[in-house]
Order: sequence, then structure tokens, then C-alpha cells
Amino acid sequence: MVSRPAHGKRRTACRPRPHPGELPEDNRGAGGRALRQSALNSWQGIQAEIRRRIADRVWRPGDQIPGEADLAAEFGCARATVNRALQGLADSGLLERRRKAGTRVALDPVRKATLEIPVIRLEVEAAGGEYAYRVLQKEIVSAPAPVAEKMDLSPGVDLVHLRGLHTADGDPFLYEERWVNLDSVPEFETADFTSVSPNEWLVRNQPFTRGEISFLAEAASSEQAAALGAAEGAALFAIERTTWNADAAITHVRLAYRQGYRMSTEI
Amino acid sequence: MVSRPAHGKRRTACRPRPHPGELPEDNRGAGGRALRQSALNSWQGIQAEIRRRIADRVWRPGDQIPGEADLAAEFGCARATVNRALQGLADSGLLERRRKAGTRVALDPVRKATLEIPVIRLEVEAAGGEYAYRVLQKEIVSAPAPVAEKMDLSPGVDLVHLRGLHTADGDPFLYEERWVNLDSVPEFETADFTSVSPNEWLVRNQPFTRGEISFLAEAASSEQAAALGAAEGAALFAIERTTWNADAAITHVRLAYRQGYRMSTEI
DNA sequence: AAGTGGTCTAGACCACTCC
DNA sequence: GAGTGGTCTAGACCACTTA
Repeated sequence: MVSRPAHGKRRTACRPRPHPGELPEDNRGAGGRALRQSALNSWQGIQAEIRRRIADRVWRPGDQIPGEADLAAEFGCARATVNRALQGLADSGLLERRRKAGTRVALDPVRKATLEIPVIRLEVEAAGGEYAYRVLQKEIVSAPAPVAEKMDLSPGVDLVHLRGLHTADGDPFLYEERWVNLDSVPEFETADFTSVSPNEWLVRNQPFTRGEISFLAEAASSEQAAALGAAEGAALFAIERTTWNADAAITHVRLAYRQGYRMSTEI
Repeated sequence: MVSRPAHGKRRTACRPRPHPGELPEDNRGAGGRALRQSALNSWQGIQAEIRRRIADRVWRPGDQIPGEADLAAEFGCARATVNRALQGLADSGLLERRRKAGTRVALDPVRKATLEIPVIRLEVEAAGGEYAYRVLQKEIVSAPAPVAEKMDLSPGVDLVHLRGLHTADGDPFLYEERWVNLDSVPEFETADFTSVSPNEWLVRNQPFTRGEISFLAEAASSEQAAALGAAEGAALFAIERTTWNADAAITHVRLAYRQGYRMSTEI
């Protein structure tokens, strides 16, 4: 074996942690519980401290905060670590950063809510239900003008038009109306949706590079009402989504959720 | 002055770009247009290339992709750069990463939609309208059970209950019903909402550390219908939001948008 | 036990923007 | 022109997880 200096575990040259014994205590002091990744010189710890200063109005909306170099010096860490912390806060709308102008606490913080829209089957199963999908109607149609417009297609192109119902333990969960561009996905015409929903089929078989998604409320049509077991005209939460693969439209779909459905997230 | 070697502009020790002359050409070749930040060895360029390989099914859903070290070698960049590129893709749900297990193309990519919810005034003004807010009703009430539950308060606490209407060029835009915890924000009781809406007042005067937000559809109540100029029972898109500052509830608000409103984003 | 991602550092150059 | 954030590098240690 190669002989090694006695201080076995060699620290990297550039990591002179200020006072080796202090971190655990500081950690506990930071709020009652010792978080593994929230040491004061970790990016998460710095982020938490910045959040605290904004919440405690040490830095007020509109204020310019110290530059990355200053903060790095204060926290005893590399500038890249401060950068990582501040970028996250800027992404979530709490800070506004501009070169030369510096970093400011946002005056009108844009609340960014990140909604996670899982594959429907997973959503149903996560809620403990047994998932199923049933085709209600399938036909090939000439693209109606409004649909063609949303898909950036010329009207009259042939599309598969599909209506279906997603259920949880047999109860209606989601009503789906979909149009699929056969020019982009010719295999879709003969796909079998007895075990896999069209949604899932497309996810697995047709990647996309771009999409638009809208959230809206709509009054249940008579067909939707019948399928979902709701009253006609009931207010339904709906999602409309269109996807393209390099400018070639793939599909346009409108999902109407069962009555009372809400989509939630934390901010 | 300290004497310096003659080769004036000193490159940092660790930046041996492979072949100095090739990058511009590679850049042009990457897709027709030379993007400033998309050189093949930038994290954005790497991200784009990974996206392309997934879209072109070079790497299929479920496949494990090469490790960061391998990719760094392939792209001729540092591992940190690859890490930055891959982390972004993991955040957007396209990749799944686990230590030791490596990085895989997501089988069921969770579609993450990031909604930006600006201060209402800014949203109206961005659409070219003139913004105004009008208080319809203001009272102090004992917290109703459902509201108290959502705010994590004991029922019976005193809250300010406020109904108001946001307008664009005089047209109804958004109906707001809000409860505010006077224990957390005593100044709210005497605040003046003739020039600043309660929403904006709170943003500027009361930071929060945690919040919940829900998106849903609701049928217009008679009061909402009257204020928004819609039919009673019309399907309205609504947002419900509750915010806390370190476990102290601040406000609970329900925003019902004018008929036909939709919230959109790109994915 | 070992492999892989997660994070950090010190230093450097660069791009953007304000003055 | 100069200040600030954006990005990159090479190297290192560490945490987590699976074999």
C-alpha cells in the first residue's frame, strides 16, 4: 500500500470551512430542527436565509440586495453557491435580477404556480381507484375550422375524432374529446385503446417538442353531462391541450373533469 | 509591479477548448441558425441536444442514458455543465434521476405546467385595459367553519370579510371574496382600498412564507352573476388561495373570473 | 461496496446593461 | 466604460441508493 500522511481523509484544497465545529450548532439554531442540506453555507441554507430576510422585511420590496460577491463573502462560500441560491429565488418570482443593475426584491412578485399534470391513469391510481378508459365514439372527420385553427392546420385535413371516458372504480372521472392528426401519427388510426388510453398511447409513441395548455371552466354539454353523471350546464373544470412535434400538429384534446374536481398546488 | 509572463491575456488554467476553430461551424450546423447561448458546450446547447435525442427516439422512454461523466467527455465540457443541463430536464419531468441508478428517460413524463399569476392590475393593464377595483361589501365576521378550516384557524376568530370587483375599462373582470386574519394583519382593518386593491395592499405590506392555491370551476352565484354580468349558474373559472406567514394564517381568497376567461401557458 | 448524481470551490471569461 | 450577473472549468467530497 502507498503510505499516506496520517491525517487520512484528505480535504480538497479549496474548502476552508471557517470553524469546523460550529456548523452543527448553527444548524440547530436555524429554526429548531437540524436539516441535513440546510447548512448555512449550502445553497439551500442561503436561500432560506434570503427568504427570511425578505419575510422579516430586512430587505423590502424594491430594495436592491448585496451583490453575489458580497453575499459570498458574508456567508463564507463561493459565488457560484450564492448564484445558485439567488437564481432559484428569481425563478420563483421573489427576486428580479438584471446584469449591472443588480438583484432586487420583486415589487410585484408574480406568483408562479407549478401544476403537475400526471398521466390520468396514475392520478386515478394515486387516489386509490381502479382506472379504466372507454371509447365512446371514434370517427374520421374533416378538421372543423376552430380545431384546425388551434392546431395550425388548414381546415379540411383528415383527423381522428375520438370521444372517451376515464373512470375510477367505474365512476366517471374525466370526459375526453380528442382530435389526432393522421399525417403526423398514421399508426394512431389502428391503435387499440382497450388496455391503453389514447393519452398514454401518444405519450409512449409520439414525442412532442412544443405544446400549449389552457385551464378553463365550461358548462357541461348534454353529452358530457350524461357521461359524467352531472346536470347539463354544470360547471366543469377543463384542460385544453395542443401539442406539436417540430411544427407538425399531433393532437388537440379537451379534458372535462368530473364535477367538483380541483387542481391544487403549493406556492 | 510584479513582473508577469509575456503572454498577456492569461487564460484560466482549466479551459482547453478542444479545437478553437470548430465551434462556430458546429454552431451553424446545429439547426440552421447560430444561437448565441446554444453552443454545443453550453448547458443550453447540451440540453437541446438531449431533447433532440429523446424526440428522435435515440433514447426511448425508460432507457438509461449515459452518466454525467460520459456525457461531459462526449461534449467536451465539465461535468457541472452536463449536470446543469440534465437537472433542468429532470425538473421539467422529461428525465428521472436517481443516485447510483443513473438517469433515465421518463416513462410517464409528468407534464408540469407553470402558471404565472400576476397581480391583477398588471394583468388588466397588460391587456391594454384601465384597471379599477371597487369594494362591494366590507364587514367583520366570526370565521365561518369552512373558512376557518381552510385557514387552520379555530372557528369564531374575527376576520375581515370583503367582497369586491376588479374591472377592466369599467367591464367586470374578476369577482373577489376575501377573508383576512386581523390577528396577523391588524392594519388591514383601516386600510384604504380606493387606489390599491386588497390584493396589492397585502402583497406590499404582508409577506408570506407558505401558500396553497387551487384552480376550479364554479357555478356563478346570483351575486357573482350580477357583479360579473353573467347568467346565474354560468361556469366560471376560479382560483382559491390561502397564505400563511410562519403558520399564522393571513388571508383566504376566492377569485372568480369573468365568463370565458382561461389561463394559458406553454409546455 | 461501489457507482452515480448532488454540491461546493476558486478562479476566470463573458454578456448584458446602465451610466 | 464599468459593474453585475451568467456561465464554465477542473477537481474534490459527499449522500444516496442499488447491487
